[in-house]
Amino acid sequence: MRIAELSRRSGVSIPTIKFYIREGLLPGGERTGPNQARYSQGHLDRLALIRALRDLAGLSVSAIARICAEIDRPGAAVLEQMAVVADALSGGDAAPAESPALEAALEDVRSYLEELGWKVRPEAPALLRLASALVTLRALYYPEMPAGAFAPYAKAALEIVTVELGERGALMLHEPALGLEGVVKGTILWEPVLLGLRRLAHEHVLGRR
Amino acid sequence: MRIAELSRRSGVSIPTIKFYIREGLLPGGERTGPNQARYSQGHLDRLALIRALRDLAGLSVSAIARICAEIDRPGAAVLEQMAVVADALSGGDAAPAESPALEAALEDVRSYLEELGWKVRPEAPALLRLASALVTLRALYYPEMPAGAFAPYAKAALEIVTVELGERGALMLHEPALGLEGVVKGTILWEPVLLGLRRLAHEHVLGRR
DNA sequence: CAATATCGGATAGTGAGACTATCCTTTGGG
DNA sequence: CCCAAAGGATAGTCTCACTATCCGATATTG
Repeated sequence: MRIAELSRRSGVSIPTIKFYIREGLLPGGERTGPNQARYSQGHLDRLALIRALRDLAGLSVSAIARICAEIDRPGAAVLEQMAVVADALSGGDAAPAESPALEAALEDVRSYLEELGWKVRPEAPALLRLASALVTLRALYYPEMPAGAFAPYAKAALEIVTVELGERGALMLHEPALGLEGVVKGTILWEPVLLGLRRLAHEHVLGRR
Repeated sequence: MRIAELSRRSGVSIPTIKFYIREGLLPGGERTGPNQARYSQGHLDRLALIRALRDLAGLSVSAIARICAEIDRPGAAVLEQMAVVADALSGGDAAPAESPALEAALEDVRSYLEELGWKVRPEAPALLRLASALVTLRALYYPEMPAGAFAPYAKAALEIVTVELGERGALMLHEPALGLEGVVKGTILWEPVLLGLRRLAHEHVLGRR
């Protein structure tokens, strides 16, 4: 198909499609001439993924570009790719923002995870996010709040992940053939579901009083 | 204290403080003259809350303004206030975006929750978010995906909320005296904790293979 | 086969959002 | 008394995510 049809079928305007190609979110079409190109089902799928990452997960265009570049990279270690994706998800370009309080919180989070027996990369950006969450919580509640306050959430997270990762290491509902793309979907697309259900559960439980 | 000290102690620049006052996130200082005002600990606390809502939860200034207005409203039914807050959290100004697929998903989500026995407002914005998540999931996986696929997340959410809401209906770590502000903190500030731990759990479990 | 619509690519412009800088008049404390 | 600092108003800046316009080249159609 040509760009007009791609636009019509995906619901994304032509200028925006061109913009996504320029920014590297979408590969260019297969060239059929010096200034003609043909687009395929793959482009439609990619556009759906892009819209999902933007509208549902709220990712920035540059974060999506990083993820797509990794998806398009042919043979690479999946764990390594997952790390790149995870970093992009957490706003990978966020400054380390050196501060004593953050350093202390980071150390507390790390040792709490070690206590749990979780093995994660020491430089995982999610650690930094958790640490800065702890800093904020300490500022708003009380300064000595221990990382152990995370316990109920850690328990729930582990339960969810145990269900998500089935027998063969596939993310929930993900066909292994999809590879990294499946991991991205599995990681990101279910986040709004989890958060939305938590909010509704709040409403439900509070309403019952 | 005067504005310079408020700025120094909160780490927020003076122009930004003025901006927050203009936008209604922060009440003005107590007037001591035609062009002099005094600020208190309450202003410091509010600034900390604003930074938390912005930096941790990623809320827009206008959403924070809506929440702060509700916090400052004196005597109002807490459940009603919670609804306002919940709406602001979910980008309350998001268009309903009429579409057959969304309508169908919304209906599926509603009946699934009824099946679960959860009682929530039919117009809760979290419902709309869940429905649009379902639309996206159906587009990316398979079109017949049932709302029942939410089950593991619903179970986990209910477990978490049961722990969060203690004996007396207080959100975790929240002193009842704090009222709505406590609800806001309890709802929002723990979201990054839950998401971060889920990502780390993914990394941990996948890494063990 | 010529006219007209579309194409791909490059460049520049737009609008929202969140600050940030300047200006001006009015205090307030040493 | 005097000058740094305060408060308020207005306008400017920067980033982000698009969007609009141009251009020469191609494809389609009457």
